[in-house]
Amino acid sequence: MLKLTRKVEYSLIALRHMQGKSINSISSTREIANQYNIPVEILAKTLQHMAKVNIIEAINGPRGGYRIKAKLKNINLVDFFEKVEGPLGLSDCFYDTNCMQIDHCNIRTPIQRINNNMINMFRSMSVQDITN
Amino acid sequence: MLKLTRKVEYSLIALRHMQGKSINSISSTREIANQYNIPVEILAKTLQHMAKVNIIEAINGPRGGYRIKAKLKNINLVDFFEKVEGPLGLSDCFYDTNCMQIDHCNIRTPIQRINNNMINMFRSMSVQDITN
DNA sequence: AATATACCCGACAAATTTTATCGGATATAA
DNA sequence: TTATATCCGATAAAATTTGTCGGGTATATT
Repeated sequence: MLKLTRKVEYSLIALRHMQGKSINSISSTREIANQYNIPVEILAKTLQHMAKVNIIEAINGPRGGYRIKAKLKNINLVDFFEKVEGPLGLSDCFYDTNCMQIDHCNIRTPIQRINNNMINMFRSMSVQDITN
Repeated sequence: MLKLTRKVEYSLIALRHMQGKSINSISSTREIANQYNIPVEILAKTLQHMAKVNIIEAINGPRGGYRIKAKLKNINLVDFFEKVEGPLGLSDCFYDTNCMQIDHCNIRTPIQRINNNMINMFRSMSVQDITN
């Protein structure tokens, strides 16, 4: 419960890895996967996805790979989580409507309060706070 | 990602239901399940568990059921989540040791910082903040 | 131009976690 | 005695997460 997914973790590991290198330096999937013991294929997917949402940039061909494209300082953790994993919330009912309890639920409002606290907390941190 | 489990939600729904009734009044599993559209057997398990960890108290026999036993004001959300669901953390590696990355991981410390923020946030709220 | 390397991507499969079901037990009010 | 309620382990189904496979495209290098 309340855990990050590996996809998010792998993304952060990769970003931190890239940020540790000189600007414009390129990191390949294989390089990162080997160094951090991550299954290559999974990491590949993860990086492709990050490229698609413009957090990183892909360079094709031999000696290709990825490098950071976005300003990590300007991406807060809510934006990041949602770009990588989709909508965020303690319960589905905050972004999805087909909950059996929806009409009788007696905790929706209080949980939403907590949810807001959590969201605010994550919004107050940037990706850079992690990758630095 | 970052969602509560139904077990926790059902527990909170039940507690709020009980708290809305006069003190010492008893609620049966069936009553709660019907009112909130929760599968009876699941809710049964959930309530049994809450009874085992002394949050509520079971009364056997016909006209039996449960009533609140603990001071909900004194149970913060971290304690509650851990009593109901087990150990809490953004990553398993904060309470479990067999992570493939453990030796190479470059984000463990920063994630732990966020984890602490989250824990502190939940610790600052009591169950009563939800059930009231 | 050929080749080798690296990204791209959909479909699928395995593993894990969460959610739900079943069967039979014990306790007790009426 | 009976009916109603909790108790509880075992198991099954569903959903989600994690990982695999196969064939594609782009490009630096030779």
